[in-house]
Amino acid sequence: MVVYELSEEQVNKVFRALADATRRDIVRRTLNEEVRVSDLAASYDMSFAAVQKHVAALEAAGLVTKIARGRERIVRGQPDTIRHVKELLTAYEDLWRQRVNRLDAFLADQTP
Amino acid sequence: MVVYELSEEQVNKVFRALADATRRDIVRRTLNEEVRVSDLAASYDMSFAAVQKHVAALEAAGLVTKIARGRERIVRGQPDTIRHVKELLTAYEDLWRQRVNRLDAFLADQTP
DNA sequence: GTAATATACAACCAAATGGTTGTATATGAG
DNA sequence: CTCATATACAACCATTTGGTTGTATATTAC
Repeated sequence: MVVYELSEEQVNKVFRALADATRRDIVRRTLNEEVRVSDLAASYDMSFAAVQKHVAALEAAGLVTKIARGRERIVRGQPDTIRHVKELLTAYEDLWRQRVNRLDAFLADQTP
Repeated sequence: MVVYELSEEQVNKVFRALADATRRDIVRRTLNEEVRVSDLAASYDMSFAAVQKHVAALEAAGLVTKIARGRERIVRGQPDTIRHVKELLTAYEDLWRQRVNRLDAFLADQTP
């Protein structure tokens, strides 16, 4: 079902990018609507350049893309990357289920 | 379905903790089997203290817990925290779906 | 054409991160 | 009891991160 895997370094970038409340807010907003970089910059109590850096971090992680529209840049959230991360976490949950299943099998074997 | 929410600061810690290949490996191993801190330390090309710090970061994030067994510490992965993160990402995907639905509705309205 | 707007990017700085070594403490083995 | 093992934790250091300001460039408005 997974089309292409994310490299370890890409995974690092994605989680790193999500480890900041401002960047998570940017992801939420850009998934939900078309937003310009300056719309984002107006929303947070920091400089335009700081917001630009946050967007750049998200872009490097594949969580948003920017498209030019005249002098403006439209930032769009990338649901595919979110889905990739969820799939990765699902694989982790499966490891836990394996462990539980082995334990169940062991207990069943112990109590005939 | 969610019992209690993670605070923004907790979410930061969880994503931060997952943004490192060694820590992700520790999470996978501890979800799947019982592992001592020294088992982990033997696996990675870094000092015992460095691995200890990684485990501490994961513990602060709620991704693992440590229980004492004599002088040993058993590290266990916490699937609930993984599930919380997945739910959070699902909420993000829902924002995107809302956007798509609005777009569909608009297009349907435009073509009678 | 000129002025205003939107973005890009470099240089700088404080704080956080991720590693190290060294020392201390608690438990198990013999 | 003594020695080895398992862990904890402090102090230190280089690099990265997350912010700043300042300057440059491209596009739109008038």
